[in-house]
Amino acid sequence: MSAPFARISELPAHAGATVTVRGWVTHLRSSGKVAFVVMRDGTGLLQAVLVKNALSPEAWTRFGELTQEACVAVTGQVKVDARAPGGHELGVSDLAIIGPSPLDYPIQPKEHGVDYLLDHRTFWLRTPRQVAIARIRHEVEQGIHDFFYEREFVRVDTPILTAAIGERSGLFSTEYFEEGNAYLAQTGQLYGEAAAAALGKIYTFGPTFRAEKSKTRRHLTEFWMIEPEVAFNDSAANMVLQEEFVSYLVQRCVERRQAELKELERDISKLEKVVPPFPRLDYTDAVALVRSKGSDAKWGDDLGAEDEALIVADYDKPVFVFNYPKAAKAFYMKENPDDPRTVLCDDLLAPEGSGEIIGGSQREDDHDKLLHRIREEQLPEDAYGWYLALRKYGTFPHAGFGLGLERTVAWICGTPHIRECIAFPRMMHRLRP
RNA sequence: UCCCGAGUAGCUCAGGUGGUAGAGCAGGUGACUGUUAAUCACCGGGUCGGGGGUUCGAGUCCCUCCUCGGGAGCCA
Repeated sequence: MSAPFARISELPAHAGATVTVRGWVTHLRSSGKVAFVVMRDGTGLLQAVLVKNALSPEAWTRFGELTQEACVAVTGQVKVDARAPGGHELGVSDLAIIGPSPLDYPIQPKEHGVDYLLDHRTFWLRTPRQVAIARIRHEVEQGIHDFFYEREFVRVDTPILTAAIGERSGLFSTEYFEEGNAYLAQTGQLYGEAAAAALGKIYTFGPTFRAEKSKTRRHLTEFWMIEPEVAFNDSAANMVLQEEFVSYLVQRCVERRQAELKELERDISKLEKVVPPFPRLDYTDAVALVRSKGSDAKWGDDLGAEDEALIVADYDKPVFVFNYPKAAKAFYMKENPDDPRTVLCDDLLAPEGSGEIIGGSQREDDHDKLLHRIREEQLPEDAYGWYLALRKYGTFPHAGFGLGLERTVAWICGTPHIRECIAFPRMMHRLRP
């Protein structure tokens, strides 16, 4: 076998030539003396055609030994043929098995339950839909880096092992030498604030961990979060950054990932509408809106999932809800000078039931007010010493937000559950594979 | 933690009022020179999630436990 190697996506450029394609068998069909091998190499699908009379008896015998997911090298002439998926196929002259696959491959070309598929996630990843999601996630990640690089943000990597600091929800803990317990980070934000005073504009990009016993399609125990922090931004500027950021990511996928969105049967016209400005709804107005629609939400409560759905239903873009009551939000958010019952913050709710993809705020930069809030929430004061000290030595107005990567990818892909949007999801009942 | 729902062949599921289990796909054998999750014929395949109870008899009714899914809460 001396033909040059080619990847499936490159085949149109090799029309008429003889090449060798390496990949994995996805379907086998035979009509006695003509057989079809559909294979995948990560760049696309290819139908290889085997005609018994045109092959050596040895090669024809090897076809008989092929199984689903066997890894093969197929040599043949590239032909244009409208009957083949992709418009071209390979007229096979030789066939070699690189890695055989037993008959009990767990994923069949048919419907499976999600739980079963997750048990076999390593193989589920090989299917077209999962490949499309992985490529879109990659596009979003690269888009995040490009967006911030172009705006001269500096990426700062914050610790995953931390002392008790962060938010109130559940913590994963582990032993840490003689220091007692360490906790897996729930956010890099507090460190990001410190870095913003050094670098001006920063963002973090990393995994975060929540030991919440959440069992919903919007929750993972390990997820990836992007947290920009900008010195001298106020809450209004923070929201402008958010809408520019989210719009950029969506439009980038629309422009560069047409094939993947098509594979996912995503309605691209809905994504095309995601351009600034996004609607902005004051919390108080949001409560009035959902009450007019029958909700029994009361001023002072955080908005529930049903309330969020009622709000989003009126728009075809993500919607900001801003300035929530202080008691419903985290201690580090800055008190609203125009209404001290509230804080300068926002949630960004994605359309089509995807829920909250961003939570952001201007940070409390007054040392005494922050200390008061830490005591009010009965947080371990000594653990926040370095964080409070940022307000002592050259305190500065600043704001930032956290974008949930899997929720964003799920929304762009139109997947109902975010567990498909990360290669190996970690959930309450799933630690393997 | 709470509220729903599910657990039957390798996979996806069906099994009115209780009577010792079925289909499709997958697998095996064979046929077929253009298939698109090919088609056709034949074949093998089950501790009905575990335990207990009612009954002559339980996949089916009752109790209990386990596992999983969805939702709530919390959040991204």
